[in-house]
Amino acid sequence: MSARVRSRRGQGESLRDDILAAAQALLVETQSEDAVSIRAVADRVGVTPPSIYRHFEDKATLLFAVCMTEFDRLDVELRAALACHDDPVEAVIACGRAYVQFGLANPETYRIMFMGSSEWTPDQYRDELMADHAAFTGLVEAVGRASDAGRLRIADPMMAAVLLFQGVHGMVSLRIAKPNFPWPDVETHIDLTIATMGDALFLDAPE
Amino acid sequence: MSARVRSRRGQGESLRDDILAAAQALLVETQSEDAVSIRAVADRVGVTPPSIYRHFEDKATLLFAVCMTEFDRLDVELRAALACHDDPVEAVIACGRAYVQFGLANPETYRIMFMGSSEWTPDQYRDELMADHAAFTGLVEAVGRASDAGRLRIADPMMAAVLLFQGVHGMVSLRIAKPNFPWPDVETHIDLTIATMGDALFLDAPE
DNA sequence: TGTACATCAGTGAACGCGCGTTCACTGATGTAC
DNA sequence: TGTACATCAGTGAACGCGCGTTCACTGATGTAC
Repeated sequence: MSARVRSRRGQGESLRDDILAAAQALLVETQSEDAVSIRAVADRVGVTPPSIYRHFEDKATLLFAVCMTEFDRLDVELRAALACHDDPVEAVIACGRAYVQFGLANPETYRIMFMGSSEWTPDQYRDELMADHAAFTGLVEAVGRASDAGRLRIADPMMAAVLLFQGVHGMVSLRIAKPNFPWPDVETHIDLTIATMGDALFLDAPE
Repeated sequence: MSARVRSRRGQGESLRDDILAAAQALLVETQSEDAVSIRAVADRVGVTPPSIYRHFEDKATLLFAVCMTEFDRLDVELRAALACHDDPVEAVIACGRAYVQFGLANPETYRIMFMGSSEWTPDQYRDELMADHAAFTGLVEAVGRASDAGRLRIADPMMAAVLLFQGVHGMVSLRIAKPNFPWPDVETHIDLTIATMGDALFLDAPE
């Protein structure tokens, strides 16, 4: 790739953003975690491999930084879905749809974030953090509102959130892992998955 | 490792079984796909690496052969669970429990079988085949019996089987991928997951 | 019963690969005097 | 206004790694005559 113009003194941090963007673009284009090597990223940015280490401790840290920005995007989309509905149950349902759509639209990112081994995860991105992440707490809050409205079939909103989470995750991760399985049409599949979870966990609105 | 005694003429196939057993043992002990290298397997069997290629085309084929024997074990356990119950709904529920237990007891195998990239899958183990595999067809049949008994809430038994499958998969794969997440107690988690799926898909038995 | 030979199971050594990472460095740029 | 110097962004070359895989081979064993 063409060489990048060297940053001015004090502007070194701008390379960090370029590295993140290049790594993400590479991931999106190749849909392969393996294709995102230190060398490939450096090449794409127009810089030599050792430069990466000025900004990221190691490869895993870089990869998770990329995923974290994707995670933030997911959070934005889930909150947007929640915000579209006054009814708390409808809000949660919309949130589930948005989650599935995000996952299917970003399969390799989804794979890294939710299907990889926790062994590879750098310390600053430990699993526990996921529970505190905005995307998940947003869901817990929304389910909590449904609970407050007396619309939840089970007592514990946190447990209900876990069941919802694993329900949509089951669909997304299986479709990603087994793309050649004779799945139903994707829209039908989403509708049925969401409807099943909804029926199982929520009560209809009292009139 | 100690050297293996060379097979007699005509007995060469016995090495194949030893290789499979060694690879599987390595997978179980290390719980790491990466630890199952051609060299490590050969070393464990007491043979040199090129010998492996007499019996397996390449590494992926070996790994999938291992998984296939595990798959057969899963099938046996699921059928055993089905066979314990006359009531078709109870049979399916028991099948779900057995599935979850198998997955959680064999996390790395489960990861390879259901959470890996389909890119790595050798041709003879393509995803489509999974739909025809005994373990899945057994589930479809059991759901079909529930349907015949008028106990299914949705019309299509195949679709119901898919929903059940992804339901239990969601729980298993998330617990494997995120072991440090604050999950509920595993028994409670199984009970709630299965009960939720059951309530959503099945009708109670008419008295 | 003996011997030459084909076959078969497995070996030893090496290839090439791309990777993550480290090290000592260079040269432009801003700053202090 | 000029100059010496410290700093900073990034370089070039190489390390060591373990891997999957290939190749030409060896030597024991069964078989045909």
